[in-house]
Formats: sequence, structure tokens, C-alpha cells
Amino acid sequence: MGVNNNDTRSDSDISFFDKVYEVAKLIPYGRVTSYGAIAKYLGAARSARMVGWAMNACGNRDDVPAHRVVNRKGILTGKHHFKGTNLMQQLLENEGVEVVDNQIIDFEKLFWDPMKEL
DNA sequence: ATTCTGACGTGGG
DNA sequence: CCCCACGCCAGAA
Repeated sequence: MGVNNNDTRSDSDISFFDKVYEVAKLIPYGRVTSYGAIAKYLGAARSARMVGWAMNACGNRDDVPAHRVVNRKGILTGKHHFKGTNLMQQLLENEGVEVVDNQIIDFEKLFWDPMKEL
């Protein structure tokens, strides 16, 4: 029989989720980005929700700084998915990011766009 | 199969 | 600035 045909999946070993993790890991210290920005960089701007879903699926992995990813308004919408109630905010403040009422201060200034930076 | 939800984004008022 | 409605894709019930 034929030599192994590489199965059905020849290309794209990594899933969309893994790509999200890769980009998230590239976020510099003290900087933040939005789900839409990552989705757009991956070529799936319409799947911004999937980016957040990927984070949830990652299971609070330390490899993925999910706390650096927020929505377009700069609000910590996913803080409820972290262990603690304000763990996400703590991590951001630990990096020098000001957060008040789940809202990042100077979000536009701290915003890191993978498309523009990479 | 259908239906709903969700860590989103955009557009209109 | 806020609020509302729609689109979007994936997964759970």
C-alpha cells in the first residue's frame, strides 16, 4: 500500500488556537493588545471571538499571557475567567499597566498591534 | 439536526 | 460617551 500518504492533514499542523497562543506569547512586557488585532493578524478578523475562545481553551496556561489581551475598548472582559476575581488586573498592574474599574488607562498608548509591529 | 451562548467588532442613532 | 442590533465561528446541550 502505498507509502504513508501523510494522512488527511498535510498542511496546517497547528490549529488556529495554537497560532493565537504564539502571537500572545509575542506580546511585549507591559503592553497589551485586543482580540480583534490578533484575529486580524491571523487572517480571521471575523473570528475575534474565537481568539477569546482559544484563551479559554488554553486553560490559563502560563505560557500564554492572556492577561495582556483585552477587547477593543481596553476593558478586562475576561477577568472573570481567571482564577481570582482580579488576578488579571494584578498581573497587568504588576507590569506597570494602570487598570481602573476593569479599564486599562492609556490603552491606546499601551496597545500593541501584531500587524504593525510584526 | 437545531438552538443558544460567548474572554468580539463594527455600525447606526 | 452610551445603547442597540447584526455578523461571525466554534462548542455545548
